[in-house]
Amino acid sequence: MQLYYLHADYQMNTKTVTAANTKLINTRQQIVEYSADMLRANGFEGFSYLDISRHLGITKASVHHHFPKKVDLGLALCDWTQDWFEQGLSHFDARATSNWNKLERYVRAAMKHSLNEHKLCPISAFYSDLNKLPDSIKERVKALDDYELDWVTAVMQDGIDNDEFAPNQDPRALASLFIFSCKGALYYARLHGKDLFHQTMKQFEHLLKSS
Amino acid sequence: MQLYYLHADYQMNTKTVTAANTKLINTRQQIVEYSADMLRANGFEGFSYLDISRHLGITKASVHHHFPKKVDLGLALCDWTQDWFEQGLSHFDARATSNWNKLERYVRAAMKHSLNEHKLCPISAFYSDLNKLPDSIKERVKALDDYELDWVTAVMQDGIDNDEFAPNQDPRALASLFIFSCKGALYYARLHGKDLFHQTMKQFEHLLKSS
DNA sequence: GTCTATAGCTAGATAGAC
DNA sequence: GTCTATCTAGCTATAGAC
Repeated sequence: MQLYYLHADYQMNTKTVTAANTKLINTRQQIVEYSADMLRANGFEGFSYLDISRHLGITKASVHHHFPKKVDLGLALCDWTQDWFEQGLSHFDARATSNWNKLERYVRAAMKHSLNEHKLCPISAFYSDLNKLPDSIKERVKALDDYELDWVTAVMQDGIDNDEFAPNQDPRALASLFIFSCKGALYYARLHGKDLFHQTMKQFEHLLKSS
Repeated sequence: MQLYYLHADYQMNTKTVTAANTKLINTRQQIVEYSADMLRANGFEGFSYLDISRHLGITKASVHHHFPKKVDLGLALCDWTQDWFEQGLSHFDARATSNWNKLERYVRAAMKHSLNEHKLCPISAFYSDLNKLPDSIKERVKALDDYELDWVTAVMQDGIDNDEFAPNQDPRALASLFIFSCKGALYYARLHGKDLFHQTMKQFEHLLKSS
Protein backbone atom coordinates (compact mmCIF):
# COMPACT_ATOMS: atom_id res chain seq x y z
CA MET A 1 0.00 0.00 0.00
CA GLN A 2 2.75 2.28 0.95
CA LEU A 3 4.65 1.01 -2.00
CA TYR A 4 1.70 1.56 -4.29
CA TYR A 5 1.26 5.02 -2.92
CA LEU A 6 4.87 5.79 -3.48
CA HIS A 7 4.67 4.25 -6.85
CA ALA A 8 1.58 6.25 -7.77
CA ASP A 9 3.21 9.36 -6.49
CA TYR A 10 6.31 8.55 -8.43
CA GLN A 11 4.26 7.94 -11.56
CA MET A 12 2.43 11.15 -11.10
CA ASN A 13 5.62 13.04 -10.60
CA THR A 14 7.15 11.31 -13.54
CA LYS A 15 4.14 12.05 -15.65
CA THR A 16 4.11 15.66 -14.57
CA VAL A 17 7.78 16.03 -15.18
CA THR A 18 7.54 14.17 -18.44
CA ALA A 19 4.64 16.28 -19.64
CA ALA A 20 6.44 19.42 -18.64
CA ASN A 21 9.61 18.19 -20.27
CA THR A 22 7.81 17.20 -23.41
CA LYS A 23 6.29 20.62 -23.71
CA LEU A 24 9.60 22.21 -22.84
CA ILE A 25 11.48 20.10 -25.30
CA ASN A 26 8.93 20.67 -28.01
CA THR A 27 8.92 24.42 -27.81
CA ARG A 28 12.65 24.52 -27.27
CA GLN A 29 13.25 22.19 -30.17
CA GLN A 30 10.90 24.08 -32.41
CA ILE A 31 12.77 27.27 -31.63
CA VAL A 32 16.11 25.65 -32.37
CA GLU A 33 14.92 24.04 -35.57
CA TYR A 34 13.30 27.14 -36.97
CA SER A 35 16.37 29.12 -35.95
CA ALA A 36 18.60 26.62 -37.72
CA ASP A 37 16.58 27.16 -40.89
CA MET A 38 16.82 30.90 -40.58
CA LEU A 39 20.51 30.72 -39.72
CA ARG A 40 21.23 28.80 -42.89
CA ALA A 41 19.21 31.22 -44.99
CA ASN A 42 20.10 34.61 -43.50
CA GLY A 43 22.88 34.21 -40.95
CA PHE A 44 22.78 34.62 -37.20
CA GLU A 45 21.91 38.31 -37.36
CA GLY A 46 19.39 37.67 -40.11
CA PHE A 47 16.57 36.49 -37.88
CA SER A 48 15.09 37.79 -34.64
CA TYR A 49 13.10 36.70 -31.63
CA LEU A 50 10.14 38.35 -33.31
CA ASP A 51 10.53 36.08 -36.35
CA ILE A 52 10.65 33.04 -34.10
CA SER A 53 7.69 34.13 -32.01
CA ARG A 54 5.58 34.75 -35.08
CA HIS A 55 6.49 31.38 -36.56
CA LEU A 56 5.60 29.50 -33.35
CA GLY A 57 2.59 31.63 -32.46
CA ILE A 58 4.01 32.73 -29.11
CA THR A 59 5.44 36.00 -27.84
CA LYS A 60 9.01 37.20 -27.86
CA ALA A 61 9.03 37.01 -24.07
CA SER A 62 8.29 33.29 -24.28
CA VAL A 63 11.22 32.76 -26.57
CA HIS A 64 13.39 34.63 -24.11
CA HIS A 65 12.22 32.22 -21.42
CA HIS A 66 13.87 29.35 -23.29
CA PHE A 67 16.91 31.31 -24.44
CA PRO A 68 17.37 34.40 -22.24
CA LYS A 69 20.04 35.94 -24.47
CA LYS A 70 20.52 35.40 -28.15
CA VAL A 71 23.98 34.04 -27.52
CA ASP A 72 22.32 31.18 -25.61
CA LEU A 73 20.32 30.38 -28.71
CA GLY A 74 23.50 30.63 -30.76
CA LEU A 75 25.27 28.09 -28.60
CA ALA A 76 22.26 25.78 -28.82
CA LEU A 77 22.53 26.08 -32.59
CA CYS A 78 26.18 25.02 -32.33
CA ASP A 79 25.06 21.95 -30.37
CA TRP A 80 22.41 21.23 -32.98
CA THR A 81 25.02 21.51 -35.74
CA GLN A 82 27.42 19.23 -33.91
CA ASP A 83 24.69 16.59 -33.50
CA TRP A 84 23.73 16.88 -37.15
CA PHE A 85 27.35 16.48 -38.08
CA GLU A 86 28.19 13.52 -35.85
CA GLN A 87 25.09 11.58 -36.80
CA GLY A 88 25.78 12.17 -40.47
CA LEU A 89 29.41 11.10 -40.33
CA SER A 90 28.80 7.82 -38.55
CA HIS A 91 26.14 7.14 -41.15
CA PHE A 92 28.49 7.76 -44.09
CA ASP A 93 31.36 5.88 -42.51
CA ALA A 94 29.09 2.84 -42.20
CA ARG A 95 27.50 2.88 -45.64
CA ALA A 96 29.91 4.41 -48.11
CA THR A 97 31.34 2.15 -50.81
CA SER A 98 34.56 4.13 -51.31
CA ASN A 99 36.33 7.19 -50.00
CA TRP A 100 35.05 9.34 -52.82
CA ASN A 101 31.58 7.99 -52.10
CA LYS A 102 31.99 9.14 -48.50
CA LEU A 103 32.68 12.65 -49.70
CA GLU A 104 29.77 12.48 -52.11
CA ARG A 105 27.42 11.39 -49.35
CA TYR A 106 28.67 14.12 -47.08
CA VAL A 107 28.16 16.77 -49.71
CA ARG A 108 24.74 15.43 -50.57
CA ALA A 109 23.70 15.60 -46.92
CA ALA A 110 25.10 19.06 -46.41
CA MET A 111 23.33 20.27 -49.53
CA LYS A 112 20.02 18.59 -48.81
CA HIS A 113 17.38 21.24 -49.37
CA SER A 114 20.15 23.82 -49.44
CA LEU A 115 20.28 24.32 -53.15
CA ASN A 116 16.55 24.72 -53.63
CA GLU A 117 15.94 26.83 -50.55
CA HIS A 118 18.95 29.12 -50.89
CA LYS A 119 20.46 27.86 -47.68
CA LEU A 120 24.05 27.33 -46.66
CA CYS A 121 25.54 24.28 -45.02
CA PRO A 122 24.90 24.30 -41.26
CA ILE A 123 28.52 24.78 -40.27
CA SER A 124 29.38 27.62 -42.61
CA ALA A 125 26.09 29.44 -42.00
CA PHE A 126 27.72 31.22 -39.06
CA TYR A 127 30.25 32.76 -41.43
CA SER A 128 27.72 35.23 -42.79
CA ASP A 129 28.05 37.47 -39.73
CA LEU A 130 31.32 36.09 -38.43
CA ASN A 131 32.82 39.38 -37.33
CA LYS A 132 29.75 40.23 -35.26
CA LEU A 133 29.47 36.92 -33.42
CA PRO A 134 30.23 36.68 -29.70
CA ASP A 135 33.59 35.06 -29.02
CA SER A 136 31.98 32.06 -27.35
CA ILE A 137 30.21 31.19 -30.60
CA LYS A 138 33.29 31.87 -32.73
CA GLU A 139 35.19 29.32 -30.69
CA ARG A 140 32.51 26.71 -31.21
CA VAL A 141 32.41 27.39 -34.96
CA LYS A 142 36.16 27.01 -35.13
CA ALA A 143 35.94 23.68 -33.33
CA LEU A 144 33.24 22.51 -35.74
CA ASP A 145 35.41 23.50 -38.69
CA ASP A 146 38.36 21.61 -37.26
CA TYR A 147 36.25 18.54 -36.66
CA GLU A 148 35.03 18.62 -40.24
CA LEU A 149 38.52 19.19 -41.62
CA ASP A 150 39.88 16.28 -39.58
CA TRP A 151 37.24 13.95 -40.93
CA VAL A 152 37.79 14.94 -44.56
CA THR A 153 41.56 14.71 -44.08
CA ALA A 154 41.21 11.15 -42.81
CA VAL A 155 39.13 10.25 -45.86
CA MET A 156 41.74 11.76 -48.17
CA GLN A 157 44.52 9.92 -46.37
CA ASP A 158 42.72 6.62 -46.68
CA GLY A 159 42.00 7.29 -50.35
CA ILE A 160 45.66 7.98 -51.02
CA ASP A 161 46.83 4.95 -49.04
CA ASN A 162 44.50 2.68 -51.00
CA ASP A 163 45.39 4.09 -54.42
CA GLU A 164 41.90 5.46 -54.87
CA PHE A 165 43.28 9.00 -55.09
CA ALA A 166 46.50 10.10 -56.77
CA PRO A 167 49.66 9.65 -54.65
CA ASN A 168 52.13 12.19 -53.30
CA GLN A 169 49.53 14.68 -52.18
CA ASP A 170 49.09 16.39 -48.84
CA PRO A 171 45.81 14.99 -47.49
CA ARG A 172 45.14 18.03 -45.32
CA ALA A 173 45.65 20.46 -48.20
CA LEU A 174 43.39 18.31 -50.35
CA ALA A 175 40.80 18.31 -47.61
CA SER A 176 40.77 22.06 -47.23
CA LEU A 177 40.63 22.48 -51.00
CA PHE A 178 37.63 20.17 -51.07
CA ILE A 179 35.82 21.93 -48.25
CA PHE A 180 36.47 25.40 -49.61
CA SER A 181 35.28 24.35 -53.04
CA CYS A 182 32.06 22.86 -51.69
CA LYS A 183 31.22 25.81 -49.54
CA GLY A 184 32.19 28.37 -52.11
CA ALA A 185 30.04 26.55 -54.63
CA LEU A 186 27.13 26.53 -52.21
CA TYR A 187 27.41 30.28 -51.78
CA TYR A 188 27.38 30.72 -55.54
CA ALA A 189 24.49 28.32 -56.07
CA ARG A 190 22.20 30.64 -54.14
CA LEU A 191 22.51 33.15 -56.97
CA HIS A 192 23.64 31.17 -60.00
CA GLY A 193 21.82 27.87 -59.63
CA LYS A 194 23.13 24.39 -58.99
CA ASP A 195 24.63 23.54 -62.37
CA LEU A 196 27.93 25.17 -61.60
CA PHE A 197 28.00 23.36 -58.28
CA HIS A 198 27.68 19.88 -59.77
CA GLN A 199 30.11 20.74 -62.52
CA THR A 200 32.69 21.83 -59.98
CA MET A 201 32.35 18.63 -57.96
CA LYS A 202 32.94 16.61 -61.10
CA GLN A 203 36.04 18.61 -61.90
CA PHE A 204 37.34 18.09 -58.38
CA GLU A 205 36.84 14.35 -58.63
CA HIS A 206 38.82 14.31 -61.84
CA LEU A 207 41.69 16.29 -60.34
CA LEU A 208 41.69 14.20 -57.19
CA LYS A 209 41.89 10.84 -58.91
CA SER A 210 44.14 11.54 -61.86
CA SER A 211 46.79 14.01 -60.85
CA MET B 1 38.68 94.58 -69.95
CA GLN B 2 35.47 92.91 -70.84
CA LEU B 3 37.38 89.79 -71.63
CA TYR B 4 39.16 89.96 -68.33
CA TYR B 5 35.91 90.47 -66.57
CA LEU B 6 34.36 87.50 -68.29
CA HIS B 7 37.42 85.48 -67.60
CA ALA B 8 37.39 86.42 -63.98
CA ASP B 9 33.73 85.66 -63.79
CA TYR B 10 34.26 82.36 -65.47
CA GLN B 11 37.09 81.52 -63.12
CA MET B 12 34.96 82.36 -60.19
CA ASN B 13 32.14 80.20 -61.44
CA THR B 14 34.51 77.44 -62.22
CA LYS B 15 36.07 77.74 -58.86
CA THR B 16 32.70 77.70 -57.17
CA VAL B 17 31.51 74.77 -59.16
CA THR B 18 34.80 72.99 -58.74
CA ALA B 19 34.83 73.59 -55.02
CA ALA B 20 31.26 72.42 -54.73
CA ASN B 21 32.01 69.39 -56.87
CA THR B 22 35.17 68.63 -54.98
CA LYS B 23 33.29 68.73 -51.75
CA LEU B 24 30.48 66.70 -53.24
CA ILE B 25 32.82 64.14 -54.69
CA ASN B 26 34.86 63.97 -51.54
CA THR B 27 31.96 63.32 -49.22
CA ARG B 28 30.33 60.97 -51.66
CA GLN B 29 33.57 59.12 -52.21
CA GLN B 30 34.31 58.96 -48.53
CA ILE B 31 30.89 57.46 -47.95
CA VAL B 32 31.43 54.88 -50.66
CA GLU B 33 34.92 53.98 -49.50
CA TYR B 34 34.02 53.60 -45.86
CA SER B 35 30.94 51.63 -46.88
CA ALA B 36 33.09 49.35 -49.03
CA ASP B 37 35.27 48.67 -46.00
CA MET B 38 32.27 47.90 -43.85
CA LEU B 39 30.68 45.82 -46.58
CA ARG B 40 33.74 43.62 -46.79
CA ALA B 41 33.89 43.21 -43.03
CA ASN B 42 30.24 42.84 -42.06
CA GLY B 43 28.10 42.56 -45.16
CA PHE B 44 25.56 45.00 -46.58
CA GLU B 45 23.26 44.76 -43.57
CA GLY B 46 26.19 44.94 -41.20
CA PHE B 47 26.66 48.70 -41.30
CA SER B 48 24.27 51.61 -41.07
CA TYR B 49 23.89 55.26 -42.00
CA LEU B 50 24.68 55.99 -38.37
CA ASP B 51 28.04 54.20 -38.67
CA ILE B 52 28.85 56.21 -41.77
CA SER B 53 27.76 59.52 -40.25
CA ARG B 54 29.87 58.92 -37.15
CA HIS B 55 32.91 57.99 -39.21
CA LEU B 56 32.65 61.12 -41.40
CA GLY B 57 31.55 63.46 -38.62
CA ILE B 58 28.27 64.39 -40.31
CA THR B 59 24.66 63.49 -39.61
CA LYS B 60 22.64 60.61 -40.97
CA ALA B 61 20.48 63.09 -42.88
CA SER B 62 23.55 64.29 -44.77
CA VAL B 63 24.37 60.75 -45.80
CA HIS B 64 20.81 60.40 -47.06
CA HIS B 65 21.35 63.50 -49.17
CA HIS B 66 24.03 61.67 -51.14
CA PHE B 67 22.29 58.30 -51.16
CA PRO B 68 18.56 58.76 -50.45
CA LYS B 69 17.89 55.03 -50.02
CA LYS B 70 20.33 52.39 -48.93
CA VAL B 71 19.80 50.57 -52.19
CA ASP B 72 21.31 53.61 -53.93
CA LEU B 73 24.39 53.20 -51.80
CA GLY B 74 24.40 49.49 -52.59
CA LEU B 75 24.37 50.14 -56.32
CA ALA B 76 27.17 52.68 -55.90
CA LEU B 77 29.13 49.96 -54.12
CA CYS B 78 28.54 47.69 -57.12
CA ASP B 79 29.97 50.42 -59.35
CA TRP B 80 32.92 50.79 -57.02
CA THR B 81 33.53 47.04 -57.13
CA GLN B 82 33.30 46.96 -60.90
CA ASP B 83 35.87 49.77 -61.17
CA TRP B 84 38.18 48.02 -58.71
CA PHE B 85 37.84 44.86 -60.72
CA GLU B 86 38.39 46.33 -64.19
CA GLN B 87 41.37 48.38 -63.13
CA GLY B 88 42.93 45.36 -61.48
CA LEU B 89 42.44 43.03 -64.42
CA SER B 90 43.95 45.36 -67.02
CA HIS B 91 46.89 45.73 -64.65
CA PHE B 92 47.44 41.97 -64.32
CA ASP B 93 46.91 41.30 -68.00
CA ALA B 94 49.67 43.80 -68.75
CA ARG B 95 52.24 42.72 -66.18
CA ALA B 96 51.82 39.03 -65.50
CA THR B 97 54.61 36.72 -66.61
CA SER B 98 52.42 33.62 -67.01
CA ASN B 99 48.82 32.55 -66.68
CA TRP B 100 49.39 31.18 -63.22
CA ASN B 101 51.05 34.45 -62.32
CA LYS B 102 47.92 36.27 -63.47
CA LEU B 103 45.86 34.24 -61.06
CA GLU B 104 48.39 34.81 -58.32
CA ARG B 105 48.30 38.55 -58.87
CA TYR B 106 44.54 38.56 -58.90
CA VAL B 107 44.35 36.64 -55.66
CA ARG B 108 46.96 38.85 -54.06
CA ALA B 109 44.99 41.96 -55.01
CA ALA B 110 41.69 40.54 -53.82
CA MET B 111 43.29 39.55 -50.52
CA LYS B 112 45.15 42.79 -49.99
CA HIS B 113 44.43 43.78 -46.40
CA SER B 114 41.67 41.19 -46.35
CA LEU B 115 43.49 38.57 -44.40
CA ASN B 116 44.72 40.89 -41.67
CA GLU B 117 41.53 42.90 -41.35
CA HIS B 118 39.10 40.00 -41.52
CA LYS B 119 37.57 41.26 -44.72
CA LEU B 120 36.18 39.41 -47.69
CA CYS B 121 36.92 40.04 -51.34
CA PRO B 122 34.86 42.95 -52.68
CA ILE B 123 32.71 40.86 -54.99
CA SER B 124 31.77 38.12 -52.59
CA ALA B 125 31.15 40.53 -49.72
CA PHE B 126 27.56 40.88 -50.90
CA TYR B 127 27.02 37.17 -50.32
CA SER B 128 26.86 37.61 -46.55
CA ASP B 129 23.29 38.90 -46.73
CA LEU B 130 22.46 37.65 -50.20
CA ASN B 131 18.90 36.57 -49.46
CA LYS B 132 18.03 39.98 -48.03
CA LEU B 133 19.45 42.09 -50.85
CA PRO B 134 17.13 44.01 -53.19
CA ASP B 135 16.80 42.34 -56.58
CA SER B 136 18.51 45.24 -58.35
CA ILE B 137 21.67 44.58 -56.33
CA LYS B 138 21.46 40.81 -56.74
CA GLU B 139 21.46 41.28 -60.49
CA ARG B 140 24.55 43.45 -60.33
CA VAL B 141 26.34 40.93 -58.11
CA LYS B 142 25.50 38.17 -60.52
CA ALA B 143 26.91 40.21 -63.39
CA LEU B 144 30.09 40.85 -61.40
CA ASP B 145 30.44 37.13 -60.73
CA ASP B 146 29.99 36.31 -64.39
CA TYR B 147 32.55 38.90 -65.37
CA GLU B 148 35.04 37.42 -62.94
CA LEU B 149 34.33 33.86 -64.04
CA ASP B 150 34.76 34.82 -67.69
CA TRP B 151 38.14 36.35 -66.99
CA VAL B 152 39.43 33.37 -65.01
CA THR B 153 38.07 31.00 -67.66
CA ALA B 154 40.02 32.84 -70.35
CA VAL B 155 43.18 32.56 -68.26
CA MET B 156 42.63 28.83 -67.80
CA GLN B 157 41.96 28.36 -71.51
CA ASP B 158 45.14 30.18 -72.43
CA GLY B 159 47.10 28.17 -69.89
CA ILE B 160 45.82 24.92 -71.34
CA ASP B 161 46.43 26.01 -74.92
CA ASN B 162 50.02 26.92 -74.10
CA ASP B 163 50.78 23.74 -72.15
CA GLU B 164 51.20 25.68 -68.94
CA PHE B 165 48.31 23.77 -67.36
CA ALA B 166 47.48 20.12 -67.81
CA PRO B 167 45.50 19.30 -70.97
CA ASN B 168 42.01 17.83 -71.42
CA GLN B 169 40.37 19.92 -68.75
CA ASP B 170 37.25 22.06 -68.91
CA PRO B 171 38.54 25.62 -68.47
CA ARG B 172 35.22 26.89 -67.08
CA ALA B 173 35.02 24.11 -64.48
CA LEU B 174 38.63 24.81 -63.53
CA ALA B 175 37.82 28.49 -63.23
CA SER B 176 34.88 27.96 -60.93
CA LEU B 177 36.88 25.51 -58.85
CA PHE B 178 39.60 28.14 -58.51
CA ILE B 179 37.21 30.92 -57.58
CA PHE B 180 35.28 28.82 -55.08
CA SER B 181 38.51 27.68 -53.46
CA CYS B 182 39.83 31.23 -53.12
CA LYS B 183 36.67 32.63 -51.68
CA GLY B 184 36.02 29.70 -49.41
CA ALA B 185 39.58 30.01 -48.14
CA LEU B 186 39.09 33.71 -47.52
CA TYR B 187 36.00 33.00 -45.46
CA TYR B 188 37.97 30.48 -43.41
CA ALA B 189 40.96 32.74 -43.00
CA ARG B 190 38.87 35.17 -40.98
CA LEU B 191 38.64 32.57 -38.25
CA HIS B 192 41.54 30.19 -38.82
CA GLY B 193 44.31 32.46 -40.06
CA LYS B 194 46.04 32.65 -43.39
CA ASP B 195 48.20 29.54 -43.31
CA LEU B 196 45.47 27.29 -44.59
CA PHE B 197 44.76 29.78 -47.32
CA HIS B 198 48.29 29.78 -48.71
CA GLN B 199 48.54 26.03 -48.35
CA THR B 200 45.36 25.58 -50.37
CA MET B 201 46.58 27.82 -53.16
CA LYS B 202 49.76 25.78 -53.39
CA GLN B 203 47.78 22.57 -53.58
CA PHE B 204 45.61 24.03 -56.32
CA GLU B 205 48.64 25.04 -58.35
CA HIS B 206 49.97 21.49 -58.09
CA LEU B 207 46.68 19.97 -59.23
CA LEU B 208 46.30 22.45 -62.04
CA LYS B 209 49.72 21.89 -63.55
CA SER B 210 50.27 18.22 -63.09
CA SER B 211 47.00 16.40 -63.55
C1' DG C 1 25.19 70.24 -48.28
C1' DT C 2 24.44 70.15 -43.82
C1' DC C 3 21.62 70.53 -40.01
C1' DT C 4 17.53 69.48 -36.33
C1' DA C 5 13.64 67.01 -35.55
C1' DT C 6 10.82 63.38 -36.09
C1' DA C 7 8.48 59.49 -38.03
C1' DG C 8 7.52 54.27 -37.73
C1' DC C 9 9.51 50.13 -37.10
C1' DT C 10 12.47 46.57 -35.28
C1' DA C 11 16.21 44.86 -32.32
C1' DG C 12 17.41 42.38 -27.82
C1' DA C 13 16.05 42.29 -23.23
C1' DT C 14 13.45 42.53 -18.54
C1' DA C 15 9.63 42.84 -14.83
C1' DG C 16 5.89 40.95 -13.12
C1' DA C 17 0.95 38.99 -13.53
C1' DC C 18 -1.36 34.56 -14.39
C1' DG D 1 5.55 28.61 -19.76
C1' DT D 2 3.18 32.06 -21.53
C1' DC D 3 1.44 36.45 -21.32
C1' DT D 4 1.25 42.05 -21.31
C1' DA D 5 3.77 45.91 -20.87
C1' DT D 6 7.74 48.41 -21.14
C1' DC D 7 12.60 49.84 -21.90
C1' DT D 8 16.66 51.48 -24.52
C1' DA D 9 18.69 51.42 -28.55
C1' DG D 10 19.16 50.93 -33.22
C1' DC D 11 17.36 51.04 -38.06
C1' DT D 12 15.82 53.49 -42.73
C1' DA D 13 13.75 57.44 -44.14
C1' DT D 14 11.60 62.25 -44.63
C1' DA D 15 10.41 67.34 -43.89
C1' DG D 16 11.98 71.57 -43.64
C1' DA D 17 15.23 75.36 -41.71
C1' DC D 18 19.79 77.41 -42.64
